[in-house]
Amino acid sequence: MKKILEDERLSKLNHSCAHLLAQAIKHLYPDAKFWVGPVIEEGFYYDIDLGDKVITEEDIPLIEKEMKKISKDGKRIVRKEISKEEAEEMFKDDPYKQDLISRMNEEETVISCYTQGDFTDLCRGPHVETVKELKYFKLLKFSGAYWKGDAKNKMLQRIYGVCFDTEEDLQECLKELEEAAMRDHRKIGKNLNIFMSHDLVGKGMPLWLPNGAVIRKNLENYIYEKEQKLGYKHVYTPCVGTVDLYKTSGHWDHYKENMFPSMKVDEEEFVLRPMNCPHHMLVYGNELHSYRDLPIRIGEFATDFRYEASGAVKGLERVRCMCQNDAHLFVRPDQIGEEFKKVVSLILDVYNDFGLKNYKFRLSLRDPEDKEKYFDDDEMWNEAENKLREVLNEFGIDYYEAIGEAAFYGPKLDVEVKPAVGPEVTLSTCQLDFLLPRRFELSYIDRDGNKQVPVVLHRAIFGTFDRFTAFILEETKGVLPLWLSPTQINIIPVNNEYHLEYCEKLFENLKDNYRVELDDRNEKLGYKMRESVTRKIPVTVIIGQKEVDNNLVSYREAGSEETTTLSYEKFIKYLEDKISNRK
RNA sequence: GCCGACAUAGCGUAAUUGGUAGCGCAACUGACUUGUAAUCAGUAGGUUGGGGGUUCGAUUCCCUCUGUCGGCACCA
Repeated sequence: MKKILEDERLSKLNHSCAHLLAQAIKHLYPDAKFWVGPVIEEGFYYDIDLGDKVITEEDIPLIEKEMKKISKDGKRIVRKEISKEEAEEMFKDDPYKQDLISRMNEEETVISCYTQGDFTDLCRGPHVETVKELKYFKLLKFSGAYWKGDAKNKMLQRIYGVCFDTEEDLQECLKELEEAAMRDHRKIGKNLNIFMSHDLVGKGMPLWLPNGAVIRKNLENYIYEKEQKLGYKHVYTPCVGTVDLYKTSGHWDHYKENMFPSMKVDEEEFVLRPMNCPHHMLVYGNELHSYRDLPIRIGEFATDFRYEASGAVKGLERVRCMCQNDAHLFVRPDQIGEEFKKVVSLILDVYNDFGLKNYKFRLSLRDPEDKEKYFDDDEMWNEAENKLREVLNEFGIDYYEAIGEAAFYGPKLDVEVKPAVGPEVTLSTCQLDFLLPRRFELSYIDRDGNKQVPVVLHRAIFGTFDRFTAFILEETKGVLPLWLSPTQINIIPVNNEYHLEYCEKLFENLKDNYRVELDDRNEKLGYKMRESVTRKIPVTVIIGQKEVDNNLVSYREAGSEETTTLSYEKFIKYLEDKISNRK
């Protein structure tokens, strides 16, 4: 995919195309008012106030047609620099432009507008020379979007599009979008029977089918082993907690709207837990700790419930019932750096095992202006944020900083990935927390016999098993590595009469150590092969006369059309190599 | 939650201005005994997402609920 934002020419082209869209809209709907039309990674969009007119599917081709017409006229795009007064006068009937102009500072910014034929828009540019250059574009989608991105504001209509210099580039882009939709985990999950959902269970409540359960169990075993080796102690804690528990942690104040409503049982109020920190705080507080005992690492594969907005739920990626690969690390202040480093190492190690490359580290910081979300203690925040920066720099990790993305109790390092469809999501996270240990009055006894408050690192490597599974399905297009695949080996006899017996023996030998199937149906080899391929089974074994006579195993790997023939011993070695290398 | 679209058999889909639902795959039965992506024939399978309304008559029009999809907002 061509990176539009990073390409100067494509950025100009797409931004100019946004103006072309606006001009066409103005021709078709003269009352239209325009907010902003920026370039984005996937192309461009424009936010438009069309009054009572609602854009529908049928309008899009009409708008495109008008855009083509304007483009053919080939008007020049002319830049003019104007004073703030001129701008105010020019757009005096446009409340949206007035809003933009009112926030402009003449000393700092040159105010400019661009005119193409009968259309003038306030814009800092730059643009292409003439509208003639805007030939190969497509409007992709449309939807509502809140003015200024604030849900309290009016909803405008947003139209997305993309523009290129050649028809080939445009077609390639459209093809890539199509392919992305094909590897959507919701599609793969349905085709391969990974998970299902049902109205009677509820929105955002996926049911993991046997195939999905195999994947999840293997992920659990994998990360459990890693964590055990790193000194984590795993626990099981309840999926409910009292409202008082969450009042103590502070989550009730911040997130009660996003929890399932509380339920009264006898005289107590319970909620389905949305996260596990409070439970783990109490586990830590269950005994007295010496400074020598720290770090103490408490892990859990914990099922949580969050009342996610109805418009937010998506397949396994954003759900109302999820299982976190959670852990809380209780450390002394002098251990923060080292422990944080270990978490980052684990993340890198795991991503390497899965062959993941498309991810970004985000350092999520507080917004100092947001006094409502973040507790007010500048010193604590600065110390925490600098600590994370320090380690990241020392590690030489490439990251970007994001203001206002921190948790209410502290800054965090997030790993962001881009799903096949939709905006980026967080997979792994590691959060530094000075607050919750205080709220739960946790302590350890230091060298001098004094009580000290530990610092907590919240971390999840997979994030949730749900989201990680979604991502791994999309990254692999459903062709999972042998160790993760629900069915690992599918055995097909060429002829049931002559080769089935040999296949049955092979099946018996493999079945205790591998997830293996034997396809003994009376169907043609081609038919069974096709099914094996579409089911994305990693290893399909074909047994015919040649194999029976010479005591051999022939197999074909998913994604390959080549057949390899080996002795049974070498075949086992091949399987073991693949599994131990997680290929 | 907001804006918009959609919901037909297990899956993928069709049905002209409203006239009681077709097809392919899968399933089942039988024949075929197969060397790397679909053998042939037959059988069965639908309160057209739920509820309500308009109409002589609704998959089709209207209302409502639920779910799904594309975005926005949210995301401990």
